Amino acid sequence: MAATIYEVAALAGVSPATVSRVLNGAAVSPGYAAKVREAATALNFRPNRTARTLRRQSSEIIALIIPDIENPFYTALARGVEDRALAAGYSVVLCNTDDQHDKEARYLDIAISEQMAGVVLAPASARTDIDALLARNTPVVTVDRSTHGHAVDAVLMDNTDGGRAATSALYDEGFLRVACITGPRDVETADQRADGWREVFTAHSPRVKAENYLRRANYRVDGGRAAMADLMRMRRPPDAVFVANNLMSVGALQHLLSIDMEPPAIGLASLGDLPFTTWQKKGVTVLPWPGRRLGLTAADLLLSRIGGDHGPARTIITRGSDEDDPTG
Amino acid sequence: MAATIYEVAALAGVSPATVSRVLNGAAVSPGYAAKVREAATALNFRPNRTARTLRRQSSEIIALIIPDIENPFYTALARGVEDRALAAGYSVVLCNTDDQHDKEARYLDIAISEQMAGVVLAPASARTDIDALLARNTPVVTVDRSTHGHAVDAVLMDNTDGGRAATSALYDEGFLRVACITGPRDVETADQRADGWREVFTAHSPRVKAENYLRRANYRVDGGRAAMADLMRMRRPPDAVFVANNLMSVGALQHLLSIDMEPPAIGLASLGDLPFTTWQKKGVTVLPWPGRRLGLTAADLLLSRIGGDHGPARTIITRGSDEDDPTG
DNA sequence: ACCGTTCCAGAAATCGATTTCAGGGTCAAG
DNA sequence: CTTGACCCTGAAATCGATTTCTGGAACGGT
Repeated sequence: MAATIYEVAALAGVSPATVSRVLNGAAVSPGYAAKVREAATALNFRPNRTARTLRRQSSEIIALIIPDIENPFYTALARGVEDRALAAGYSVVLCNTDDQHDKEARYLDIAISEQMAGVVLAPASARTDIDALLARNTPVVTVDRSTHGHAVDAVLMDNTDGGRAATSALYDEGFLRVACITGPRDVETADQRADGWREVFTAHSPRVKAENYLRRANYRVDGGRAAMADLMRMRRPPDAVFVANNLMSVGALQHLLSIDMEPPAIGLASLGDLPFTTWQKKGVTVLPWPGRRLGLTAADLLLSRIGGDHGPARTIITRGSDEDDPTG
Repeated sequence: MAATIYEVAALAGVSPATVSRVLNGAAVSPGYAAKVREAATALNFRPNRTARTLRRQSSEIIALIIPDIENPFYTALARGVEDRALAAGYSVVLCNTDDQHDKEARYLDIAISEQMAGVVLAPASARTDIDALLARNTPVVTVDRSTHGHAVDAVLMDNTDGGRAATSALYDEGFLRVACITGPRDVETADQRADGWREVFTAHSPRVKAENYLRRANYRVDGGRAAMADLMRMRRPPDAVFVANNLMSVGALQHLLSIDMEPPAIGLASLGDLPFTTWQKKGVTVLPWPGRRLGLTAADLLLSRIGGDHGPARTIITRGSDEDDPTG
């Protein structure tokens, strides 16, 4: 059914080796080359990538492993990776882990045993184990989050500073007690963003125990909604809240609208754009959180590793927004 | 670096064939089996999938090819496919085509030459060519959209009826002139949804040329925004609009808010939920458009084909919402 | 005219797992 | 005791492309 290189060779009257050489640009006399190309076209020949990968010990596919495909931050990141990778001749396949270690392990295993050219990984948690990947010299770049104790390239945002800046912005607007909704325990970005918040909170309310005004949720809409509701039930509720990611901000805002307390009645600062928003009014502070840019940078780094860059592991802290393209 | 089956065999003191049998559940005496398992663990052996795929002529990966990874409808669909596929022991990789035929062709080519177990495809357009896939007997299920002239399984929504229902709902609310914003030319869902609208529109305004109140945009937020703006600039603007997908509805709503004409000042009916919405007021009619359900159904169908079901091609028109799970 | 390169093509090895095939052993029935 | 059936096991073929190795032809220099 599928034409093989042997059939092409037979039709062109040459050996399979010659066919391979023609298709890979090695030196072959023009007469044979033409014959081979003609035969390949006639048979609609497409080289079997499995065989090629087995022999070459490396495919031309990059795996992108992300925790939540339904979060527009990660899909923007995916687009960034994709744009760079396709331009460099690689294809990208996306794998969704749902923040579950077993699904993540499964996809990491696939990346290894399919001998993929490289992996861009947003780890489910710091416990993610990439030793197997490193042991086989597969280039890896972690993005958005890092893994614990691995000497591996990382492209990150300054989370602590993000938390600080967002919280400060609210105090600057005149709010007096800024709560925080952050992500799950043992997700490093969640802790760091909360750290930034805690620092500013404590400076403004030294007598109040910060943890009372800290909520942890699952980085998704429902989590933000529930956490916001929980905060508003406090005996002394906050008058503003720093929400540590885009989706939870949506949830928080949904809850505030439902109890008729829309910003700026209560202050709200979000790390990352509200996706697909129809919220036009003032009162929500948005700090850009450039997923696409992270993806572009990570892909550039990964491609340079695939290209043979064996320098020591680098950590890049990205700043700026999606609008400015990093030089690549 | 990577342990092979030969090394495991050597360590266990058996032949590679026996190692393979142990790992694949064929009959092997318990003593050897234990030795092999021990050796495999000691060497941290992971079978090379490339080699396995080459020999078996089929991998255990399902490709899901979608036109816009940033559209929550498709990510919900992806989750549906994923849930079913993972449960059945297959892994899913996601490929994003951006509605571009060249990117789509590239991924289709990969699906073939990586010998993937099956493909769930939301075609960029009816011109998408899947002959190569069919020629190699790779199971294919198209979803959301179909391809022209291929006898292939399809899981679709009733687009025409959706357009009809959404438009009727607006007239029932008392609006008098319902415009339509649909997707690009030569995308079948766009045409069908517009057909449904046209039917109802013409019944209500037999003297008006329907095409005057029809706009085509790119199925994304900016497209919806621009199309809405265009409609409002008409000498005689509509008093309501049927918007044919979720993202364009967001854009349309954004424009209406910006000119201070928020629903229900103007009627708006959307095919599909407004994603991540913070819009709480009435005045927007939403017809459920269950992406996840489509994905579940498509995966079920694909898995049955992979399992050897060679019956004639089926077309399934999905109804209902994401809440009810299809029996699978 | 002879020798040493250079160039190009084919034969064969290779990647690593699976699977067919063939043979050796065991066991039961005759 | 022999024969047949059955079960394991290992040797070897296989999947399809790439790449090394080998050798023949052509060509240039002396």
